[in-house]
Amino acid sequence: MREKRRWRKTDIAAEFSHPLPWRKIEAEGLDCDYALLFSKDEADRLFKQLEEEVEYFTEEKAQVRVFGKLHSIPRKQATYGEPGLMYSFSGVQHLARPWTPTLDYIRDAVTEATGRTFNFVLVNRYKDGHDHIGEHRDDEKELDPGCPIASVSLGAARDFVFRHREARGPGPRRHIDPVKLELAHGSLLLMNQPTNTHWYHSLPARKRILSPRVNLTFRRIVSQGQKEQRPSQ
DNA sequence: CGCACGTCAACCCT
DNA sequence: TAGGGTTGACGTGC
Repeated sequence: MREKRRWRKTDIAAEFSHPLPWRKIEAEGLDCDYALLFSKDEADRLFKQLEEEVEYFTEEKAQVRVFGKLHSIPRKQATYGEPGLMYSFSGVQHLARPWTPTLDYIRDAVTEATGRTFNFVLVNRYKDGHDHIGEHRDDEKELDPGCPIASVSLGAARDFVFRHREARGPGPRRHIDPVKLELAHGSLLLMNQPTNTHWYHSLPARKRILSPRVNLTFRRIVSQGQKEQRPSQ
């Protein structure tokens, strides 16, 4: 999706043999691109491999305190990436495990499709429609602000909802319609700037869904040192 | 350094 | 079953 890039022969071959039809998703301050990245057969294979490879955090590490009470988060999480990378979310620092072969493969496919490189992935596994995630923004300060977040979905298709920050909560300042889409098996959703500063997103519960979904959000993390030297990119 | 602000999931109700 | 309001301790930033 990056316009200015140097073309290599392999890129051109890949581009003409597998042209990805992107669907643009736009609203005030929201800019996303959606495409089917993998065929059903390939997505099936990748999902099965990830189910064998990915090692999720244990329950005690994945607890959150809400209104004084501790709750287990309604999903499983894991982090992978370049050795030594740390990432903090929900108030906990996580050390990235080294890339697995399947995560390697998917990361390269995303790079091929977008012209972007990533050094980290957060894996979220929703075992069925009861598992979900509440409204949030991916606005961690260690993220490279110039790099989109690339979200790959495998397994059960799930609804995905964006809501503008000024149109949520009690007494919303403005009325802005939420943006809803279904994330299909094998799909890729690119969240470009400045989407994550103005819009929250969530994966709401869908109780009729009985099968699991695995979501991979590829990111570019800037280390503190790099950030001080140059604005980067 | 003290205070304002944002966050997270479950429960209840419609 | 979906969606919206309601519940506070704690971390972060100004």
